[in-house]
Amino acid sequence: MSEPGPGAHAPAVPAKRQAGPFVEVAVGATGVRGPRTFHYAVPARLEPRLLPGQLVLVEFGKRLLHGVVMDRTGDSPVETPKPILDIIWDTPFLDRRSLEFARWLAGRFGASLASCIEGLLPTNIARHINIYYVPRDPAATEETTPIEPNAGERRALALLRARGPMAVAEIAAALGKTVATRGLPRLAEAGRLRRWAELQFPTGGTASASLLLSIEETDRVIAELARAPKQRELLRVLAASARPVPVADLLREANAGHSSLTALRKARHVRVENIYRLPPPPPATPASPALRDEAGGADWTAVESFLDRDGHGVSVLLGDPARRAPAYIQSIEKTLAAGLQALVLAPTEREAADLHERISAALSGQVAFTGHARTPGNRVGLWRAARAGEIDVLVGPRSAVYAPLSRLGLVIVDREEDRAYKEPRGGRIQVRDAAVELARRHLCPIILGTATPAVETFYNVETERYRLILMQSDHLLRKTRMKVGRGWGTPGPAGTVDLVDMRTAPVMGHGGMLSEPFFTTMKETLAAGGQAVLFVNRRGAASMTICRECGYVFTCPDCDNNLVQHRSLDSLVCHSCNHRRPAPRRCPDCDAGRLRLWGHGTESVTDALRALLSGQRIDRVDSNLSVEHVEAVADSFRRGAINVLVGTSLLFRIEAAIQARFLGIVQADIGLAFPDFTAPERVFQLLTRLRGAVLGGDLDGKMVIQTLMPDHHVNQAAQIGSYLKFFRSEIEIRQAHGFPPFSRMARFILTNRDPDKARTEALRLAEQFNGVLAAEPDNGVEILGPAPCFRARERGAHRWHLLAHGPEAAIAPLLQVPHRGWTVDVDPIDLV
DNA sequence: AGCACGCCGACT
DNA sequence: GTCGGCGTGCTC
Repeated sequence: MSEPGPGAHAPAVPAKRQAGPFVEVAVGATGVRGPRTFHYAVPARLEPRLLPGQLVLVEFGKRLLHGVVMDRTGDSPVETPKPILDIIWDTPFLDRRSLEFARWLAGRFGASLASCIEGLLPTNIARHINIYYVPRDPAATEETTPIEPNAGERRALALLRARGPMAVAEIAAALGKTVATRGLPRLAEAGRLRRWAELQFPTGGTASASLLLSIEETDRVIAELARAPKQRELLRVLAASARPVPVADLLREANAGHSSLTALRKARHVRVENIYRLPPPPPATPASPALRDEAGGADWTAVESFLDRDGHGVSVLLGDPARRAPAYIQSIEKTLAAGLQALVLAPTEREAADLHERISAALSGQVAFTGHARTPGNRVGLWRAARAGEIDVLVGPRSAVYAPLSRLGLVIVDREEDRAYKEPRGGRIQVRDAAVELARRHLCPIILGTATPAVETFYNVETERYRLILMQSDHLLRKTRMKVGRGWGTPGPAGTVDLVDMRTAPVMGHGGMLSEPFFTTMKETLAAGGQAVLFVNRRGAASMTICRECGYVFTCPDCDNNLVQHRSLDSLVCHSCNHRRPAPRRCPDCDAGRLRLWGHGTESVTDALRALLSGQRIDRVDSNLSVEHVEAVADSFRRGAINVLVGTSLLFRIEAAIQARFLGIVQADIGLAFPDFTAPERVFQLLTRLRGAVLGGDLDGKMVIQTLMPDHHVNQAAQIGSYLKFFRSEIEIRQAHGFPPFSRMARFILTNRDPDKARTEALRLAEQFNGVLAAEPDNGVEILGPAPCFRARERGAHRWHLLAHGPEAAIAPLLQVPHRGWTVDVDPIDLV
């Protein structure tokens, strides 16, 4: 598409600068945020070949960089754009839809356009681009700018004349970096050298052989190879297969050696190349685990009616995980039957692997899992397969949203509320929201599966932007009256959740970590032969080590954290940067030998239980233990060899093994005391998910929550198991403060080793924002801060932040403002 | 990454 | 008045 320039409509005005053709290019310039592009002129020799999505070589400042062509235009915002130097790869890497998706990501999250495009490519492209130089034929050279080469440049010319084309890296190795980075571009500019860029894809996958001969030719060659039986056999095997044959299989089948194959390659009868092969689909179980029972049938009716609507739509599928999966599978089946592709996202790779296993067992068709392609070569292979349309269903964690699927007919985001969908670094994309946008651009439906919707997701249900599908088969859900528009007046399953007010309850155990009601209920369950799972949100033994004499507190030298005592490591550990020091015996300040351990973690809770409960088999899981150890503990608990299990959120890694009759929350809600508006949601999700995983639909199971804030709406809602109660209270608070989903929030974080610089730079940005906002008063933006972050120091760097929230249109321009040192985080998932 | 530009202190 | 060190912003 070439749009007419403004000149086309106004021929009376003589165009001073050359009108088009120009291209808009995404260049990987550091410090450029947002969807900003740069314009380049298209030289006549490249004009017929140049297409959007191509990889091109451009000069940017004094640097040579690769860029991706976003669009062709007849207009340019600058007088004389530099020319495109070369097309690195003719086949466009990305189609228009992907390019525009990248532009949207960059604008929405204040990420750099180049990094968003990089994400959509199969591998780190920059690493595989080489720039080559070769001397130009002096006769054919029109000297644009005659130069007198200096000594280094003369050596470069001599070297290239002697050796032919060389990559910059090779020249730099031979003649030094200065000649390579300064001399070579000068010589190219003067027309003495020709320069081009090549992309060498990482090789990977499986070495596979294919025939270069037609069937008739093959027959002839086989006849000619009378004295080479092994070669004949190789050709026969290859001729029998429609697709390239992995070399290992080929040699085995033909009972031949490498030398025979090499001979065929030399004769140009056979080609060997690395090809990524999708793992063979497992044998499909004929009966899909469909929603067969009565309630399941009702679920499918609701899902199907959503899928049958034309075009794009978002639905929230609310039900427990075990019931969501069959609904996913049936939805995918329907999508495949329509000849379209499905994308399935899960918050973690482990969950994605589980879903992949279930889906590929139930469906025939190519169901791929991104976790199967780990090496760069295999990632390229999977990317190519996706682009070629060879994949029917792609399952993966958040990175799978970037896969180049072109016939997308359905997107599924499982456990949409999970914070793992937010990228922790880089563009900090919220992948759940990106997936919704992707589906919109493909005009296809998207299902957000969850048992506890994110607040912004459920707000979209209430405002009727998203459709809610309540799973009728989920009995717990029905019991807890999860009904939109109805009240929650009746408590859920009676008596199953108790709150214990830790400010007044009688306590026991070292440091008073367990209350009497908690302990009594747990002991009753154990006496009746049940098992118990205890949740503690900190690993280690004590969150603070304090000197009883002088009050000295052990803190991390690089962060502001108190060090946590880990008895099993006999150390104090910083949970931010993992700094460790041997556990102290005496105070380093006053040399007193009386140190007090304050607070508790998995270790101290386990120790206390062992002292209080004789004869019970108690163990713990947390991230201090190896994966194998955790698996072994999970197995013991499943077999009943352990009957009390203490753990952190690592319990979710062994989710399948932690069903029990008692769930005790020793400590979970300390986050509620922090000034972080996302904390209540996090705590509620944690409590609800734990209850689902441990007690499941067991309405007689007991849950006891110890808390210092029994009146907090999170605890009140958790007690009656009502999501709606939680949501209503939470949304009220968000509205009162004008927080998301009532505004778009952006967080700007600055880190600097120098405390004064951190402060002044933060103040400077706030000033700059005020300047930007002053231009447009009453735009509804509120700036909070600047202030030191809650974690004011981390890894030796001082951290300051600034929050801006307001209408999306007013926030967007702010995202491009900050420069060096600032991190931009749109829709932050915490304010730590 | 590498260069221009502007601010500020030090020196002529 | 001028030089230069350094921090900051820009590169189509």
